[in-house]
Amino acid sequence: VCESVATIAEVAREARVGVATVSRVLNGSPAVRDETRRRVLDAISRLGYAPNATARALSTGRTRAIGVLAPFFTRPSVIERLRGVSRVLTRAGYQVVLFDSERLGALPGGGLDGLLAISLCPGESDLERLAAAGVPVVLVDHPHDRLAAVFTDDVAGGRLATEHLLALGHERIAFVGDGESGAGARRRRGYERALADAGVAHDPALVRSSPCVRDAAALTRKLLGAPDPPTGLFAASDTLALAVLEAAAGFGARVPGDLAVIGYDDIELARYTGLTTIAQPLEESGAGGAQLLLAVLEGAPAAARQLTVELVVRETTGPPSGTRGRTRRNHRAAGRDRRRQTRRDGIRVRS
Amino acid sequence: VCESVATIAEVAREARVGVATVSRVLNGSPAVRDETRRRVLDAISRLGYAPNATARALSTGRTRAIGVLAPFFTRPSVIERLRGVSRVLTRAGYQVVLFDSERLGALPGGGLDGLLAISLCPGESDLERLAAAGVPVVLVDHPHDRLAAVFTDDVAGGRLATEHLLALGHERIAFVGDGESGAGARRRRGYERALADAGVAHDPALVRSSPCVRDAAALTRKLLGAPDPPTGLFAASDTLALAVLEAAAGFGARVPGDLAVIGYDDIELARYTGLTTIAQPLEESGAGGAQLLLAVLEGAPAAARQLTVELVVRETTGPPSGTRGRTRRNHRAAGRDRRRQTRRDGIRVRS
DNA sequence: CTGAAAGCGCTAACAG
DNA sequence: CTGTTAGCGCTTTCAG
Repeated sequence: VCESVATIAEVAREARVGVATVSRVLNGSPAVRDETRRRVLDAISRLGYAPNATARALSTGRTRAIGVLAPFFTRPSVIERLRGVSRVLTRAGYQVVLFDSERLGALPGGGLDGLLAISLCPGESDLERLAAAGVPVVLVDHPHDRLAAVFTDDVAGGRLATEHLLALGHERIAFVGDGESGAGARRRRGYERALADAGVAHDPALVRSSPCVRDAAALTRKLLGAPDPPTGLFAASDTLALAVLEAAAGFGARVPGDLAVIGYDDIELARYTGLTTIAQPLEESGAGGAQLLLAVLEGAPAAARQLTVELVVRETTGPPSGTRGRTRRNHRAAGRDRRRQTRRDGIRVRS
Repeated sequence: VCESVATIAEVAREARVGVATVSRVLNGSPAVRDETRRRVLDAISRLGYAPNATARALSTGRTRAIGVLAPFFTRPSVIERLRGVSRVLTRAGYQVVLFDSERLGALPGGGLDGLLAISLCPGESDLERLAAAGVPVVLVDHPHDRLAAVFTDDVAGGRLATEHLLALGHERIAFVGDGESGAGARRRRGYERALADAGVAHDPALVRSSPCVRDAAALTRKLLGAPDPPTGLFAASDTLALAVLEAAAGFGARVPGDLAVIGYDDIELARYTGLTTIAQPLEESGAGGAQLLLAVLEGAPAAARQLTVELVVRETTGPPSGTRGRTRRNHRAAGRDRRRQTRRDGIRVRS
């Protein structure tokens, strides 16, 4: 037990060897005689020595720290992705340094071996900033033509959500987006395509966008108060969907009778609130991104990896109350029984 | 736009000054002639230079990085605390380095200016590990006699929760703890004292503990299936309370009629699910902890700061269904109207 | 196998 | 005001 933190030189003196030998022992070099290694190890424990990470980083040029950029404060889905990231990175001996992607400006020069950007849709200036760090970058939750990425097919997901509503017999289907983040825009495209394929007229008045979750409530009221209100609604994220649900309740609309609501992401909250949604493997996406980054750090080529989405039917979707037996299939009932099943088209339905 | 990252020496050469002058400009020293400063700044932007954080850290002995230890994966309340931490630290120019407090062992020697431990109840060995880092430590969510801390009075909170149930007319009140984390144990003590003060018999069979949230469901079923089941239940955390709610629903018990449930923490989920709970300022606790740590880093004495808790009545508590007007006050009704009011005893009731 | 010495990029005296 | 220089603690040739 000593006061000031010991240095490698002190260990060397204590063990009566050179600092290089101590360094070799520290780094597991086989080129050290057993007896010498023992002497060094003894000295280390006697002095309570621990190598200084900063000095090592300066010397090797590698910090063993990964910067994780994320909009923590707005999206719960990000937290779940972060779990995967943290697990993989920590296990590999890397530190996780958090950055709020809102303030992307203040990325430190040096000090980071790589960057993991979660749910970031980088504009041209963002790309420059990322590049300025001079380290490998991997995107999680967003495809990119120049950057390595782990992502899902948001267009397919948007289509899946919309088709679920269509299958239940809905035709007036609204879309509430999140102010055109990359993912939200792609989900909207899937929505539009599903409508087109089903031959359902696309009413622009049913497509709304709310950058901030608060506005979603107002949008919902406006939607429900219109002359020809929607009977189904697809929200570009679970957070948005939950806001819609609250607004609908406040408006006196029953869910799913008056308004069927489907979200996107399958965050934990969705499970508790019984929200029907499009699930994507959140934690896995984070873990996958971390693994990809680690691989790139080892010299692997920057690849891209796509994960799959699936429909999760819970309690907020059902046929429109005006309908009688018009639905092709009662998804609601499927959602009610607690078993998990796979439909022949590969879409999982679970409660 | 240059390929390799420039160094201070290159900037110095480019600006035709010494490295010390560049360093002075970098650190905002006033002792630099304006014209010289301009030359340096020009060279810097011409070379796209950014100082190397690692080298600076090694030289100054301060890394401007704070380690944040937290059980991220088990408690949602931690995320909200983290928001406050991140806001304060980032604004002060510090990096946030995440550590899962489960694996407390792998704290790096050096590389961190300070440690912030969230919801950690450090045992003797943990204290040694924390001390081994050789930097100031601040605890968030846990009082400590040797360490600086930001915390609330969990005993008072537990008492508050129990008194709410007592006031509603409950006498068979169960407690579900979280396997005796520090906070949970203190909340239980508050529960016991409230019962004692009210002259209500304390039945040990009503006190259960579930380290893992999953078990809470089984505990709840056992509690409800007993010969003389509780009519009220106080869970040591919202997460636990939510699990209880699910189990109660599965059991066919109506809430709050058959079982009134109150949680603790007031996480976001609680708002969505209408859970009555004891609220504590989560984000503020994180921010407060960060500020305290920053102050200690500046040489301030290690102080302690206590935040207050308050009762938030929502929809999961009410009088036992057997009762008719026996309650001293109808908290349920108070919770129903959306205004926020302060009772004369300082307990806020809001919906 | 082992030790001496040269950096890694920056800051901070210390002289001018 | 400005330049020179000596470290910060560790890794890594390069000689023994």
